[in-house]
Amino acid sequence: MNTISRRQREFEQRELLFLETASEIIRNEGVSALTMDKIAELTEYAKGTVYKHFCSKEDILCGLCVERLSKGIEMFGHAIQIEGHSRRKIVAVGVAYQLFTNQYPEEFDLLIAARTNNIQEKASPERIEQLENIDCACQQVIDALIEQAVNDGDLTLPHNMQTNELGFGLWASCFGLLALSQAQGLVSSFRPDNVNHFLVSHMNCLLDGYGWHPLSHNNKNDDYSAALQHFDALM
Amino acid sequence: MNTISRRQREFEQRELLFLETASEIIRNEGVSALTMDKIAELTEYAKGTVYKHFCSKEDILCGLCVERLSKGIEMFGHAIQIEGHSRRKIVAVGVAYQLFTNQYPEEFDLLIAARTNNIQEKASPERIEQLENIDCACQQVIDALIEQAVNDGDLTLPHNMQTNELGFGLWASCFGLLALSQAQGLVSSFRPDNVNHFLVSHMNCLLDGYGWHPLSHNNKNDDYSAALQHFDALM
DNA sequence: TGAAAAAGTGACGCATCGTCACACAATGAC
DNA sequence: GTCATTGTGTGACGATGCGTCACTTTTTCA
Repeated sequence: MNTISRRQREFEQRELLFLETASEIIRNEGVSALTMDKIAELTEYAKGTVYKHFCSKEDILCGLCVERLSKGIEMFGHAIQIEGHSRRKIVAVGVAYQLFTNQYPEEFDLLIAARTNNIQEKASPERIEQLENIDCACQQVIDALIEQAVNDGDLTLPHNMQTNELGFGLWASCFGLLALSQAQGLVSSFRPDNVNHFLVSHMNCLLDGYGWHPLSHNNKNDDYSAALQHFDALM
Repeated sequence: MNTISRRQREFEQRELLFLETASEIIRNEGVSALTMDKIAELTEYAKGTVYKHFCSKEDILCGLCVERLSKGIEMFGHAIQIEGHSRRKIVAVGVAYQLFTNQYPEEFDLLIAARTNNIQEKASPERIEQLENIDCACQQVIDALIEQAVNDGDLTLPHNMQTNELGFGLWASCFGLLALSQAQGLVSSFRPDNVNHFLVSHMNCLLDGYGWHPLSHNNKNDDYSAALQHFDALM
C-alpha cells in the first residue's frame, strides 16, 4: 500500500523525466530531431519503458503541452490576484499568457501543433482528454472573471453573447495574436515591433468593444505596467 | 522555345496533380496516412518524380497551403467588392475567411500546422517564402481597406497603432477564432453554438473597439447577411 | 523462500523516408 | 536520318525511426 504509492510516485517522476528530456532535445535540436530512441538513450531507459508511458511520439508532445499548461494555469491564477478592478485582472491574464509564451516558446509551438489533425490522430485519447481538461480550466479562469465583472457592474454582456462565448472570443483572439507573432516558425508578413505591448494594446481595443469598464480613455492607469510589476514581484 | 513553355506548363500541371492527390488522401484518410509512395502510386509516377517537385512531405503540405491560400486571396478580393462603407467590406473579408475555412477544413488545418516548427524545419526555403508572400498579400488586402477607412473618415487609428498593426491584430484575431473553433482536431473547452455568426459578432465588438464607424449600435443593417448574400450571388 | 505479478529490456519487423545510378526520350547539329 | 547531348523519369536501395513483444529482472506477498 505504501509501496504502491511509492511506485506511483516513481512512475510519475519518470514520466516527468521523459518529458523534460524531450523538452531539452526540442530546445537544442528542434522538434524534428526528437526521436524515441534519443529519449531512451539520454534517460538511460529502454525504449520499451518509454512506451510504457507514451503510446507515440505525438503523445509525448501532448504530454509536454499538458505539463506546461499546468504552469500556465498557475500563472493565470496568480494574475487574477492583482489588486484592482476586473478589467485590470483580465489584462493581467493576457499578460500572463504572453509571459507564458515567452517562457516556453517551444512548448507554445507544440500547443499550436496540438490543435492539428496530425497530432490528434496519433496521440492517445487519454492524453487528448487531459489537454482538453486543462484547456477548459484555463477558460474557466476567464469565464469566472467575466462573471465577476458582470456582477461588479463593469460589464454588460453584448447582445446575443453568453459568458463563455465572450470568454472564448477573448481567449481565441489572444491565442491568434500570440500564435502569429510569437511562434518561432513565423509565416507572417508583419511582426509588431513591440510584440509585448502589442497584445495589450489590442486587448484594450477589444475590451473597449465589449464595453468592459473602465474604458481605456477613462483609464489613466497603465494596466500593462501594473501587470508586469505584479509578476515581477513574484519572481 | 515553344517546347520549353510546353514543358514548363506540363511541369506546373503535374505539380498541381500531386497537390490535388495529396489533398484527396488527406481528406479521405487523414494527414498521417499521407505518404510519398502513395502519392506516386495514385498519380502513376515514380517517387523520384515527386521529389523533383517537392523536397519532403512537409514541402507538399506547404505547397497545398499556398495553392489554397491563392483561392483565399481571390475570395478576399471579391469580398471587398461588396457595396457599402468600409466597415461592411472588412466584415465581408472576415466572412470570406470563414467561408474559406469551411470550404477547405483540412487545408486550414495544414495552414495552422504551417506556423509550426516541425513543418518549417522540413519544408524548402522557397516554399516557405511563397507561403510568406501569399500571407503578406492577404494582409495587404486588409491594410488597404484600413487606409481606405481612414481616408473615408470611418476610422481614426487608435493611439500608438499603425495601419499594419491594426491589420495584423484583426487578422490574427480572426485566425485565432477560426483556428480554435473550426479546426477539426479540437482541443477547446467551448465551441460556440453558431460558429458562423460568432466570428462576426466578435469582429463587431473588435471593430467597435477600434472605433471603426458605423459602430454596431448605429448600424441597423446586417453586415453579416449582406456578406453572405454577396457571396451567394457569386456561386 | 518461492510463486506470481509487475517492471524493464532491446532486438526485430516494418513502414517510410530520401537518394542515386541508370534508362529512356526529346532535341538539335550535321 | 543519325548520333551526341541534355534533361526527364524511374524504382531499387540504404538509412532511419517507429512501435512491438517475447524474454529477463525485480518486486511483492503469501
